[in-house]
Amino acid sequence: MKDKDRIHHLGELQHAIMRVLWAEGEASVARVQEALPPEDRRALTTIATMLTKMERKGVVTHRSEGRFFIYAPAVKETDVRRSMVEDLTERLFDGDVAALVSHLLTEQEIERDELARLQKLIESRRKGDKGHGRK
Amino acid sequence: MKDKDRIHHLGELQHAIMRVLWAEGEASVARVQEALPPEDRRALTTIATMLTKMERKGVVTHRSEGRFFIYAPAVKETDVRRSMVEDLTERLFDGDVAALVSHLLTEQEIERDELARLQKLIESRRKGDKGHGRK
DNA sequence: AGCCGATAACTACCGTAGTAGTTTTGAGGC
DNA sequence: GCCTCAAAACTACTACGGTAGTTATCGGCT
Repeated sequence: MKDKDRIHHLGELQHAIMRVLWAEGEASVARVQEALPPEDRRALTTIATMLTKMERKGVVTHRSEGRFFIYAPAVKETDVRRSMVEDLTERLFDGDVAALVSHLLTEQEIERDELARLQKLIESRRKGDKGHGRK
Repeated sequence: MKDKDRIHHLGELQHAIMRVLWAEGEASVARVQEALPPEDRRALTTIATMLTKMERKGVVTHRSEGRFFIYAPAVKETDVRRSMVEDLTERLFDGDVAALVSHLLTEQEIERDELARLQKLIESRRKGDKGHGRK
């Protein structure tokens, strides 16, 4: 359970790469490089090295197509999200999810209409809590 | 602005140490060690080394009292929180705070009564948005 | 004054993210 | 069949968090 957690510990570049892979489904090294946002642009070899390391860690896989590799994500975006958010919640708010939400509401900027949307979300969450009722 | 961000990039142990410092106001190395939660307990020298590195990075300061050092936080907890939450929001949700809240609401567990509390919070946020209206 | 023990300083690792150059290799074109 | 060139593999380094032993130091006690 601890190992699984660690797998989702992605650095900045690794995460940027994953985002490409999640968006594209699969991609060659070159494709990854050109799909990266400009600020994350790196040398081809850097991307390749990173992908190798990421494969060793188990977050991506690859298959050979002719002379080059096609990489694909081996972990789901939602899993990474959940794991990272959980981690932060634990470290910053002692695992108190509501405290984090509260922080977001008071310390961060949210659009007026977004608030309305969230309110509706909470509403539906309060009644009929089914669907996500695992555990 | 990029440097400032990096300062708030605390590792697990560093963060645990900061939490002690924030709670106590200031503390000697030994005091930090004994105030750490059991799961973060480390050798005295480890804490000392960490504090040295943290001082070099600017997140803590120290003064000498007799033969030992008293460390104090040099950054505010709220700043670290905001910075880390912002970072996560950026990386996971493209900076969309509402998307993160939405994620928390749907993917994470929140107590029934917490929901009510949050709803009230949003309510007051929607009207009278002053107070936090910087930028 | 000198010793003792606590404390700071120094040193030395490991692991991982990030960065990229250099070398090898293999498939396609000539 | 060989050459070329791109892609993979290999190598090398920096930085930093984490971990802690070893050494130097300094203040208090006898």
